[in-house]
Amino acid sequence: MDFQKEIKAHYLNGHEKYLRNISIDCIIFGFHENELKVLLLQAKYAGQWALPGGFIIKEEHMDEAATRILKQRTGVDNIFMQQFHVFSQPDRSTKKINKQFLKNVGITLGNSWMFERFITVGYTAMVDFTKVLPVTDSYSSACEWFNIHNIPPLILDHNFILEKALDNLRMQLNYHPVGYNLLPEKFTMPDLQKLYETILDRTLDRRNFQRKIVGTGILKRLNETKKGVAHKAPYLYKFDLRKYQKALKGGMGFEL
Amino acid sequence: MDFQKEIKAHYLNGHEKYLRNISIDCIIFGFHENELKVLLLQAKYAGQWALPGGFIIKEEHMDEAATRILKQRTGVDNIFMQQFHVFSQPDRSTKKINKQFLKNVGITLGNSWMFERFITVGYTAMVDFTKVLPVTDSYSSACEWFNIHNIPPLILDHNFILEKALDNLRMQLNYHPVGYNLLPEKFTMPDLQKLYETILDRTLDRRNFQRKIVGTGILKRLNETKKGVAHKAPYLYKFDLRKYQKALKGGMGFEL
DNA sequence: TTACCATTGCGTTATTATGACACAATGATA
DNA sequence: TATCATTGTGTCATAATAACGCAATGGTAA
Repeated sequence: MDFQKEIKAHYLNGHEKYLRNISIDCIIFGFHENELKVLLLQAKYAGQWALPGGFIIKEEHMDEAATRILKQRTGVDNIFMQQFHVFSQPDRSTKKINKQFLKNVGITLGNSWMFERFITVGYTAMVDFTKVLPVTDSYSSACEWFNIHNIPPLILDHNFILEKALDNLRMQLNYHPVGYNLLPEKFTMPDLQKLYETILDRTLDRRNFQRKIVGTGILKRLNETKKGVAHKAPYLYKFDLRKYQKALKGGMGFEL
Repeated sequence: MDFQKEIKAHYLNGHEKYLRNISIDCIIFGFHENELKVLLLQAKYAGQWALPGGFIIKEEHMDEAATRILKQRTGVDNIFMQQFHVFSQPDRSTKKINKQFLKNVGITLGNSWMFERFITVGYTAMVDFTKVLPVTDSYSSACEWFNIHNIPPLILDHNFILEKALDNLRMQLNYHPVGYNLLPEKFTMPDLQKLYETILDRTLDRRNFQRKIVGTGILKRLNETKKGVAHKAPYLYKFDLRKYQKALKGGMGFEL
């Protein structure tokens, strides 16, 4: 069977292609129906869910590796990813998991670079939920969005990594704009506020929120209103990409 | 010669002890005579200066590795170190440098794990300049403090890493207290202000600075004044360690 | 057709944080 | 004993923030 061959080759010779002892795990955030979501994979023959992860090719920048891994494993393309933390518990051994996996697949191996200890670099990204059609690669049997408040037990320390990624996201919220990759092109002020409230996990004053966000100048209000709502129709907004990018780099000193 | 033997063993068998393709570089900040300083090493047989660096033992947490490396290479002990960024340019090849080094030492080697590509994790720490007596290990011929504004050309991308560490330090300054490890136990308000001014590279209003710092509650004023000054003697302060630690974790929303 | 009502847009006010500056007190030095 | 650089404390105008008011909108239900 082709799959078996592929796996065996990866375990036997992968170290000729990839750097050793170091891996990447991706935390992909999405926003849909007022819920913050994360993209998870279910590894074949394992049952447990995991963050999309992979390895760094020997000639590749780590950032490139992160985007490549994301593309390969979930089909999500053209995403700006950012490293946020390195996880290096010595007991985060993949050996047990890999042995079990191989057993389930029906492969016996004495030794492999995959049995060694891995240090992993956490990367985060935000994507437009509506534009993502999760696909699975040959290593996964499922790829799904999970509500941040309803995460299943993950392999290794992936639950911990996810928590850290959330902390990081909340920290960044005060100094960098959020939303360009999480919301559709046109959105309303309540949409944007819901996004912030969901990430911060608390309510914000509607009027003060608007004043501050508008004050940063990252928004452009359109001469359109949302249609088909059973009350006063809110304006639609777009991000002013120039100012948005500027705020991403320079920060915007901004207290919610 | 013993040194040659040691080096050869490291190049031939180091990969049995250490993780591959991954290293650590330490940026050690100190403060003395109103200057922000960094600890640098001069590698033997190389001439060029470098950040103190090393590798991760297979059973070791990366944070432990960082403190161990610092202790081994500079004699500085008991320091809280923090990762701040991973550097992964594919062209940061140590091969050339290592080949040259071995040549100078008088060793010829065909292959070594040390010739491979390394991704490096940057760690920062702050130490009490007065309590540090830099020592050199067998790999270094010198260990010295350099003024941040007068850094020599360093090996590889170490100048770049140092710049990033400085950026990181300045960023953190607004949300985390600084000084506990950089100043002696007792210090004056002007001392602390000078530290902040040096890091931020700009002047601050004396009175506003005092108001804000005192406002955070991380200081305890002693019933002592500084002796032997040719003008009004300033009070001495200590850090309130409990509140200091709390501010380290929780942040303190604070604008200079 | 019309009253209803959840929601929006735009505003006010009180409170707090910040930046810029004034002035008297200190204590070694001349 | 006068000098003077420096410190401790305080004031004031301005900006930022939190809390809240009210009329306008536009589909829904009577």
